[in-house]
Amino acid sequence: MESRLKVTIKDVAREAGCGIATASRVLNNSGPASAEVRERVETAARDLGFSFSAIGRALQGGRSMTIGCLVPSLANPVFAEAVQGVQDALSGSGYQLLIASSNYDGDADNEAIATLAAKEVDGLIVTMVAPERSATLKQARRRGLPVSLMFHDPIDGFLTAHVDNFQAAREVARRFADLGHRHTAFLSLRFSSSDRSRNRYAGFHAECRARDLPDPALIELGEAEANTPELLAEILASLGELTAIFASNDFLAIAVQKAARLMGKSVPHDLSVIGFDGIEIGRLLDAPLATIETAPNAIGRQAAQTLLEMMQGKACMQRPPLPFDFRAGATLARPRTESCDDDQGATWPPSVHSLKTDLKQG
Amino acid sequence: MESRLKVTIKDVAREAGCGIATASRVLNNSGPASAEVRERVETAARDLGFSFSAIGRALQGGRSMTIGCLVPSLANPVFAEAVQGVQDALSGSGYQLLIASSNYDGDADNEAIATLAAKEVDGLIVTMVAPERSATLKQARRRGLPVSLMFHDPIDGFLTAHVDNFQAAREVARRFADLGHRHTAFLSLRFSSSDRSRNRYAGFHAECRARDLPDPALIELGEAEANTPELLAEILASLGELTAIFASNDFLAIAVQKAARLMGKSVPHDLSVIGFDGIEIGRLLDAPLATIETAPNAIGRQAAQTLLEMMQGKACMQRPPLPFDFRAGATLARPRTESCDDDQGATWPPSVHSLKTDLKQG
DNA sequence: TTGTACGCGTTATCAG
DNA sequence: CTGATAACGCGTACAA
Repeated sequence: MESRLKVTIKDVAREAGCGIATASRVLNNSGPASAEVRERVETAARDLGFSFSAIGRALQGGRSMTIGCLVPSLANPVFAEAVQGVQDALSGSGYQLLIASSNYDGDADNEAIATLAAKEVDGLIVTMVAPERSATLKQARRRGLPVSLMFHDPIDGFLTAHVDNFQAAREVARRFADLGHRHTAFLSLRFSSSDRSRNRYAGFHAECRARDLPDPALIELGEAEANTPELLAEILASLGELTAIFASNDFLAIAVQKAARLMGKSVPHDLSVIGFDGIEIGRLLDAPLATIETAPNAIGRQAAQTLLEMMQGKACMQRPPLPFDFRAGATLARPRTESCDDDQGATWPPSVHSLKTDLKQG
Repeated sequence: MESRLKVTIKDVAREAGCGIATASRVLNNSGPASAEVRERVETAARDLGFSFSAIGRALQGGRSMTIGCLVPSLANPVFAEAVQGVQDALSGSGYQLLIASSNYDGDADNEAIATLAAKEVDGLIVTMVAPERSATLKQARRRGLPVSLMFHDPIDGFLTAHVDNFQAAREVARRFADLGHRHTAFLSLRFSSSDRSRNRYAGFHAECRARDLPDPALIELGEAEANTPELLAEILASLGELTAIFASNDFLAIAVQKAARLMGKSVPHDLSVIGFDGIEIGRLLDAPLATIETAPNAIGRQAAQTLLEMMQGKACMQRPPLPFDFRAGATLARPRTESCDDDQGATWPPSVHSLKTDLKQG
């Protein structure tokens, strides 16, 4: 029952019969101490179950050894994996992770950053609704707080770990176009509040233009439509001659399949679908999902590594975007109207799982 | 360019021409102050961009306003959602979340708890490999640190937010048995290191026994087999006359479907599958997955609420397990050998999505 | 080699 | 109503 709620270095010093400075030196191996007193201090510390107070240390040392991390939501496995990647990169560094989530709300974003800053985190790893417009974020940086972004494209001199959404989306358009699709749509949740979605649409649109194809339809879904296949089916039905859909994430892509089934439409023969993110589950579906495969964990790791370097005072440069893969799948085929002799889902050779895309910029 | 790295209450006081105590009282609304000085302090604080240091406060107040949370991995959406649930419950409480993950390693678990304790968190929310054997965890509690468990069944007087794995597994056995399945198996990852898996097997086994059915086969998969449908197919093939599989989580259940397809077996006609967790994606599959639906978010919320109450000094009691639902799906049917006239996947009426189970204890 | 004393930012106490 | 001061736990000059 030796349950003193807090045992401090003072207690250790008293128990060991020495000054607190000596105890500190011994326990930190940070200075001279006779073998004898060293022994006494160590046993005292062990007996009392002493451990340093990170708070005392932070106050005195000016560093909290804590990193703040803000993401929209951990319920989205992409962000959850990224945070796990951050953890992986931080493990062994001595830094702890303080997390916050905003539920995709821009005001909550700013509040969260302010809160994290008040906790005196030593650095910030952030995915938020609108970093380019967040005065709070810029102020934090101006105050000397290192900031590392995740998922965002480079902005305002912030360093970011990301995939090139624009190029990835062009790749999607290319895949559709090569198979003969002309009438396409881009499907997204929260289009207006996500720079990722906007950049994906921009790339998709640009590549369609470059090929003299009709502009893709832009469909922004609410949560309700996204989670209710019946509603989604209605929306799709109202769109007429569509043969291919680029879904801004894999969950949406799977929802599209479900909706198509409800409509009696066949994927991929009546409707081709390509997703985004490359979540593991897409591989395991009856009709493995064609998608752009990204590595959220790697994004988190890179963001954390960048931050660690910034905190060491190194001059850091923006790294090139992380690679994405186009993952072939059974949800992609030629449109039915273009060719009738070759529509048994032919474009998916099960042996080839993904093709690395070359990232020629521009 | 007013970029003093730290602006403290001292700076505010000097700027406002008053003592720091007065500044503190004004900024905290914690005592008397003349309207005039109040004004001066507030503008000074605003001008300087002052915000309180959580560290200084923690040191003086003895509370860090931080809660430590340990989970095996955020890459598992079940835990990620639970942590999000914790966040949800904590939002507005003033507490911040310090997270750690152990990657399912028991030693890392203990280390993480020690680290969180050193950060002087005000409470702990924990899912770990073996809480019942963790001296570190018990020591933390003995030191007066409130602890709230997630997912674990009640042990050692720890309060926990959980579903009754044993009863849920019995429900699965009942569903199989009612359809006429006799030869079943339980499929799990990390069986030996997860009390959840063990309890699920125990319940499954117990109910089979109670019905004079053969004991279910117990299959523990490595990561490799779980992620490689070909390997999983081999394992299933070697098991012979199996007609039904209870997978310890939905990902495994989906992997089983994939493997069955590879073997040319039909789900559910040759093999019925029931999963566990009830991840959203299961609903959207071609063959919606029959599963035990749990609510990880609710588990996180309950754990956090319990912890908040403990920290308020309230006497808390173990709450009853959170409810689980059996979610019907297209992966469950009578075994082929038992009845030949009724095997068009009949047991899944799409209108009825889930049936609430009654939680008679025992 | 050792111990005393100060400062980190905050709040609470207490005397003015 | 106000402000000086002690205390929280720690590291570290500096003095012994």
